[in-house]
Amino acid sequence: MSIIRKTKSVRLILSAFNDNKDAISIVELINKFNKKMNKTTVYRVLERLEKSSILHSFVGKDGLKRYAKGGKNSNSKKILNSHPHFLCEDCGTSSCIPIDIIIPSIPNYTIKTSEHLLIGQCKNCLS
Amino acid sequence: MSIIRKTKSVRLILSAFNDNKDAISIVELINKFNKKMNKTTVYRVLERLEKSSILHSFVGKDGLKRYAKGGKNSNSKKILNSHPHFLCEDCGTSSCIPIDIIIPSIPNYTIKTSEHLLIGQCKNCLS
DNA sequence: ATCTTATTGCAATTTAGTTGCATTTATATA
DNA sequence: TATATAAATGCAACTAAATTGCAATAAGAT
Ligand SMILES: [Mn+2]
Ligand SMILES: [Mn+2]
Ligand SMILES: [Zn+2]
Ligand SMILES: [Zn+2]
Repeated sequence: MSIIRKTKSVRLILSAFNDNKDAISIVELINKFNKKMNKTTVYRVLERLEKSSILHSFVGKDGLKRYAKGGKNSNSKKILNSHPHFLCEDCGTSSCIPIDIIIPSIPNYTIKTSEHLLIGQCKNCLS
Repeated sequence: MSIIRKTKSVRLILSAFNDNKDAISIVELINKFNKKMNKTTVYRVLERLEKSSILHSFVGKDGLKRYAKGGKNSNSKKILNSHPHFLCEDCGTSSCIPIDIIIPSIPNYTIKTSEHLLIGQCKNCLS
């Protein structure tokens, strides 16, 4: 189940992530590859790469889905220690922040995953 | 600027939040009031109530915007200590979690706000 | 080389959210 | 209370992200 084939589309999309250490929104990828593949293919390739733990995703404050390199739970053990994502208000770029955020357990709730979005200015935009 | 009038629409929407301590998505509100007001009005009333710090909003993992009672920075002082939101995978309900999440400062980034989404099962769905 | 089925392209569709403009209505003030 | 004025609303058209169904293509196993 969920065998991933190394198609031309898969290779192209992976190359975009190798060139760029930041997170990339689906819309950016659709535009970037609008001559190379259909937008539906972009959605489906990203979906497969996420299932295969090659990429992980998060949703920005704008509601747009973004992807970045690596599986979601790199440091397995504690599921709750997921890393936050930074989103620059000025230039729109986003990136993974390699720290752990600890969530205390909350009575009456079972927490399986968490998403943390940090919003502000990146180094480039701090003029 | 941004005077808020107590219109019928405003009262109706506020009543929905008084009946329900959970967060409510815009889509739910549009459906709930589809006989009482236009969807555009729902968007605009919510926008005003948020600006007036009567409601605050966050975006779920599904990309849908949700609103809940109260202003964003109830406990002003530290902007970075914003409360997380819980989202139940099973029943879809979401709610404010009244705890503070502390974000350590990160070199090269200026963080102004943060969003924390906790995903799992709520008490009702833990059968 | 052939077969199987995962993957892709394409067009149509769904859905959330936005915009412009004419009309209505809350509320200040005379 | 009557009037003025600007806020708020309804409506229809629109934008943009994401999804779906299906026929055609291509990766990779045999
Ligand atoms: Mn990440
Ligand atoms: Mn809240
Ligand atoms: Zn920036
Ligand atoms: Zn639940």
